[in-house]
Amino acid sequence: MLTGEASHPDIPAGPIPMPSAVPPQRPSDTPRTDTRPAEPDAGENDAAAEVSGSLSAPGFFDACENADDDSPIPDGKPVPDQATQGQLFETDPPPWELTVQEDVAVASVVFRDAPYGPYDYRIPAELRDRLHPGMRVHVPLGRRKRPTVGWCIETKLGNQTGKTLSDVAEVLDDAPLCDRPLVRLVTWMSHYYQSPAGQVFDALIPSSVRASAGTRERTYLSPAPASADESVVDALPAKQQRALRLLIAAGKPMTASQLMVHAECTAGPINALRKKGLLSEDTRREMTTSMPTRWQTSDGEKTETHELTDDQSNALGRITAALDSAAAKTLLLHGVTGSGKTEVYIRAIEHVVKFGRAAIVLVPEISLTPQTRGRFERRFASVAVLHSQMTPAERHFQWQRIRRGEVQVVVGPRSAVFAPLPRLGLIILDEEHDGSFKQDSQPRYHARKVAFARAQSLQIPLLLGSATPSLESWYATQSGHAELISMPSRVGNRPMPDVQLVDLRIKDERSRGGAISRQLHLAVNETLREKGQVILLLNRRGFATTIQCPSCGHVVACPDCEMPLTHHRDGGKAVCHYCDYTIATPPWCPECRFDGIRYGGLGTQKLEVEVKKRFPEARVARMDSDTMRRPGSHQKVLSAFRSGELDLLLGTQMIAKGLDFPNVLLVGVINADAALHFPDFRAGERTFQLVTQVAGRTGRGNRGGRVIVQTFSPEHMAIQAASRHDYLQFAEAEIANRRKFNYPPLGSVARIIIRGAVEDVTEATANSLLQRLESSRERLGAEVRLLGPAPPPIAKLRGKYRFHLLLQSLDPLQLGATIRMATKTFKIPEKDDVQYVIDIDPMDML
DNA sequence: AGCACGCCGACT
DNA sequence: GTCGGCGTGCTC
Repeated sequence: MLTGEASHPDIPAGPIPMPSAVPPQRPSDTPRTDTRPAEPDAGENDAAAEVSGSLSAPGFFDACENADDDSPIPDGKPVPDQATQGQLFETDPPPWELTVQEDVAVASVVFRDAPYGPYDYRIPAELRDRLHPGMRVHVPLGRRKRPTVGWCIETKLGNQTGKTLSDVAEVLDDAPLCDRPLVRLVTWMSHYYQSPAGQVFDALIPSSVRASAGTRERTYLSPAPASADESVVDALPAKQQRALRLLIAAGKPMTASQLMVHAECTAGPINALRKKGLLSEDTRREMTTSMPTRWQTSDGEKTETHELTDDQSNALGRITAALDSAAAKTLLLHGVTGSGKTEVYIRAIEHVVKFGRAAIVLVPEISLTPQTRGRFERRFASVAVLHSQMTPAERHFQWQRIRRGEVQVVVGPRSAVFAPLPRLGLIILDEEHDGSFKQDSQPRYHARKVAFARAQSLQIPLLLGSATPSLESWYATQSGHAELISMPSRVGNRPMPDVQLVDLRIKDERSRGGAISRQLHLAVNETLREKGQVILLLNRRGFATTIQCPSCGHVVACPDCEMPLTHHRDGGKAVCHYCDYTIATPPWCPECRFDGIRYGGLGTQKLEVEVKKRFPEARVARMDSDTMRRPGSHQKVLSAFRSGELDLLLGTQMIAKGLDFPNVLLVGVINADAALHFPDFRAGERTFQLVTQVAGRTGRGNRGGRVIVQTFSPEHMAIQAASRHDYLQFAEAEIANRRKFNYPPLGSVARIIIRGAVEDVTEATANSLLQRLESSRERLGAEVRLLGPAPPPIAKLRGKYRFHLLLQSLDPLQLGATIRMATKTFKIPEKDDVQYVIDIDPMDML
């Protein structure tokens, strides 16, 4: 049994149990000989759901079912093969009613903008061989027959619409930009995330690829047949004759400019030859620049082969077993910080590469450092690292390499999950709990869930790795949908660092006025004396959080977002952290004109000042999104810290991730509660992850390490568990918490954000959407809880009022179906100027 | 009757 | 999104 939407295992991503996996599909290009897994026919798939209405999209998955190979539509009469045969059953008219239309070649096309399709178009005979799913086409659309770019998602035989179809006007690509499994992934994402398929394509295919960045049309000249006639050539003027003879002698096509150089002539003679029909022209699209050879092998140089620890070889054994079984297994590698997960990934990929397959490694955006790159580039001959600072041409070039199958390993952020590797054998998500795997613009996908769907559809393993797994992944191991692999000890059997909690509620600890407690102060001094390095984490940027008048209590806030402005010391600016509204910090209170306005709260800038005053001899650097604006500055600070030019690094959570510096003997968390008191059911999880991750930055060398965590709630479960490095205790307690309200991973959540310029119009729209959701729920008999509309924590953003609706259900299918039905015909009058966004499996509720 | 406006639904 | 059809209601 497979992929019944309803019966499918729950797995990772988002809070929601994996709903409908993409039906298993044999990668068309792999040498695997197994029979294709039973086709998930829609009937069986959705049977259960259909009883109570269309809980899932009937026929959604069969959209791409028929043609398994990439062969173009056969000419002549349709062969009644399994595919067409299957479709003749029941739903289709009996054979004797079929018209001649049956053998018309048809393309299903989707669009980026409304109407989204899919619509069917006739494929003219001359395009039949050229058009395949995954290509773009020009088709006429609307009453005006406006030429519109669309994506072909399917080619098939037979016009099922009963209407006369328009013709595909033009095929825009020479080769598909997506192979079939990827096209299926697009349709699945479109369905699951409720985003138009055309927009999902745009997320999949980099714009640089769509625009052919870094390529240029080049016209090549070669001798035309007419030039074989010697007498004609002899009769030519000298320059033309020389040019033509040169070209004939060269035996290969040349561009006009090349020929000009060789023949030492100007464009004149060549154009004359052209006009006389003695040259034939051939236009090709080519890369303009040959890319630097940076990515290429480090020439098989030293491959550091570490001896594996017992944990590591055990883990590797289980991963290779999964790889060999050629099944779509999900594995969760739970390894404490410093347990050597990366080495396990590399060995697993080596295993994959041995069989001529390739792997994708997804990493959080922040960890795409030269170190990460280097590690993979040193061990594999052909690695493509996708990072955000690539130029469009570079990106396009790498994409083409990947698609041609020239790459063994793709390392990149969440969008790398779409890397078009033709022989994908393994997908790895490192730091799988990381929030950057969720895209916060449309389509709002989670790379973990997409990776799961892709792995399922290709029948390959998915490896998730983390020291602090998301509860989604953890729960999947508990419910049998994923296999848990533990690596409980650090490489070299180094102990986990000692974590000490400092209760900030006790006055003595607070060391009046400052952010650094007495204990932390002493520890820093001691560490510096021992020539160790210190990391201080403060999860908030800016100099002060609020600008408050001590006389009247007025807080300077953003006129657009109503959020308190943050004072930034450099330039005396006050900035809104939500919409970037910036003013000069007012010298007196704008409300009561009191002349002694105060900067309350605490930010990294203020902490920096305090640190420099307390430890004047220490060399200090601050790392946050303010100081790290320029590309490369991040790297610069880190390498200075690594080489020992710095003693103390302070910053926001960007210093909590993945850094491995053996000389860090002390980590201080200035305020562990910052993330704890957030209106979000994941607040505890985030706090646990943050504290655990930052604690893992120490104790990586021989000299041990210690962690001091300052908090106002030392008894909180998340902080307690983090202080004991006890993931299990945390996970079990947190699962129990979430079970009370069926929060993810036990149930599913979706969120609809409604925003508009006029508050009551926006709220009214939200309410009418709520009504639609209620009636859809009723019609479907769906068990879905509806909450709101309510103003979210950020109630006003960029000058627009916001409301949100929350939907909760144990069954992600019912949730999706309810939203789908409610929004299908929900139109907001343009004059209202209200928009809404659907966020399936939201990661935050801001 | 003649037309401006706005709403609705189709668009393959 | 963009268009046409069509109903409403106002004006000549």
